[in-house]
Amino acid sequence: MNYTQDGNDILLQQSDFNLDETLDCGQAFRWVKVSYNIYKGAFLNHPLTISCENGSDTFRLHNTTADEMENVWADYFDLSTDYGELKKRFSEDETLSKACEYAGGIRILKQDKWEALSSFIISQNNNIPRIKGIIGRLVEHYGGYPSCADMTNETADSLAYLRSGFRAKYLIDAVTKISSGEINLDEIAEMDIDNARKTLQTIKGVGPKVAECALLFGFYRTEAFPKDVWVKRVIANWYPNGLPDCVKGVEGIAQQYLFHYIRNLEK
DNA sequence: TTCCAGGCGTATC
DNA sequence: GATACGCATGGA
Repeated sequence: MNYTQDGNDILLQQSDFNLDETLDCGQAFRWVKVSYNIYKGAFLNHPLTISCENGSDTFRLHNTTADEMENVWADYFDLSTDYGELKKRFSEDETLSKACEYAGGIRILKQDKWEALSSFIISQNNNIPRIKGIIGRLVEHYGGYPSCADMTNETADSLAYLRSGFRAKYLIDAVTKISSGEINLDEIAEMDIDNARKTLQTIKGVGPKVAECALLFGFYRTEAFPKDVWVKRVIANWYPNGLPDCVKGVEGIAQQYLFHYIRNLEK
């Protein structure tokens, strides 16, 4: 990791990183593009404005300390993973090679467990602009993304302002099971992947797809492979006989390049 | 207007 | 285990 202090900001030198491709590729829903190459968002209670210096590999993390860079953002932006090396691995496969070439600046964000789980509960049978709308109303209501504990007194009715439809009752079930201790997200983080999947899916509204997304984006289980309608098209088009060996162990990362690629291919 | 969206619960076989 | 259908809402 290569960064310097510049006044109140941190200047980060980072390859394989593009703000649009990472912050607006459907893995996280509350980064707001405030203008060209400038995004505003947060991890837990750490707000951040991040900008890219005219399309270069230099990023400005506004009003950030070296301490926060080391302890929060290095992890969140997954800076210890060599995405250049991953893309080299993926380039063995023709389709993945194209996907990586199309958007080589994708990184997987290591998000908060609860935020990822609740966000992807909201995401089901929904489109990305509307998911952002619902989460935006939640964040505005709470003045930041609410913790599970913050939501213990909510009911499906009290969440009506979200206009999240049938998903509100699923959020309530997740809050209930987690706040009662029936489900412990920290314990899930320690489980083998199949037990983690099974445990998450005891929450109403959490099926195979939402569980995979929570595990990939909230627990950084890179072997998790979410199959939404877009990735199902990817599989039908290019991988009817299964995924190539070069993605083994990092299926989820490959999936994100493919997801972004096919969505933009069909526009 | 109709179709669809980072799916899942439920009923039925 | 597989398949069919309803579900809230609003973007395109």
